[in-house]
Amino acid sequence: MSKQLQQKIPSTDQNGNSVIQNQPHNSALNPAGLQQVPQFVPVSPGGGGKATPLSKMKKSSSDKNTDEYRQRRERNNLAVKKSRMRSKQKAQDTQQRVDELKEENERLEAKIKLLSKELSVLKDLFLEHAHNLADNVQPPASGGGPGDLCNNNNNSGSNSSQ
Amino acid sequence: MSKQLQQKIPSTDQNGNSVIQNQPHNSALNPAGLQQVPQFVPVSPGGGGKATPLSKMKKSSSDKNTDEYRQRRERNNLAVKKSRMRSKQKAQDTQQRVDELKEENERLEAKIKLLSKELSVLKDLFLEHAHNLADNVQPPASGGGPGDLCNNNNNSGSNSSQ
DNA sequence: CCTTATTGCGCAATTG
DNA sequence: GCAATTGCGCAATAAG
Repeated sequence: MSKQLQQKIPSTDQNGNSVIQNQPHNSALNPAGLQQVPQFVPVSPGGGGKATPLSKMKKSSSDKNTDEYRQRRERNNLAVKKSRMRSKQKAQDTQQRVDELKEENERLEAKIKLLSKELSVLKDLFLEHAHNLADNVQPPASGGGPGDLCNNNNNSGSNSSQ
Repeated sequence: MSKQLQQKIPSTDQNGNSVIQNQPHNSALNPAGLQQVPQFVPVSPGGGGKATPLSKMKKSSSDKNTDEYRQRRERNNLAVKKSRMRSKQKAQDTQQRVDELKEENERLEAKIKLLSKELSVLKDLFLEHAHNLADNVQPPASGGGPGDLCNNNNNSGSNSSQ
């Protein structure tokens, strides 16, 4: 997202040069009657050209207080406001997402715990059954797989560790 | 943290009143030779001496271009920068957290899948074994709990769904 | 009461 | 050329 070589520029000067803002556009301004600067604008030196004189100089030097200028400013201010609103909203959404994910995480962990427990119970039953068989009957060389089953605890034993 | 009742205030006016900034402190300013305002300060309001009229008027109304003022501004600017930096960092961290949580979520889900599969396998084996027993020997009214076991599938059957 | 931290806002430069 | 971003400073307020 953009670079930020603004600092690099030595002309770090965009201070309160605006000086004024007047203009009929705005509404409630200067509640305390602040001192306004008497627009010191070199009234159209060139010839009153307004927007982009094809080959003339810059549009007179009326960079300020021009209707054009004010309009652009206002538009930009609006855009800025919009952008900031979005940015803020995005941050908020992200935070919310974190919360949601945390919640889901807890749910998942709970489920894992449950499954692990179930597995453990089942295995115990297996063992118990095997013992019962050994006590009551003689193992007829069962080519089953109980031995494999007992080793089937991949990670159910080391629960909640990872 | 804080509220934001700034909008509520009708005096939505903190426009470019700064007008100037001069002061020897700063370096490159006014590249285009802007008009400076001759501090037009309402010298000492009507009746009320406010800040330190007792001893002397000191800076009294010299709100601008005062050394004091500039210093405070600079300090605030610094604070603002710091605050914004922090804010940005926090947002970044939050985003990172989202990523981490997402990753962990995936891990957990994978684990759930695995456990579910294991459970399923074990249960199948159980069933198979039970069938074998039924086929080869007559059930001697074993006071076990196999019946309960077969119904033990709480949610392992609905695997990978949630 | 003073200092720092936050926040909204406008400006200007840059980016897309 | 215009809207969107971004860095920055200012002023009002909140927080300490």
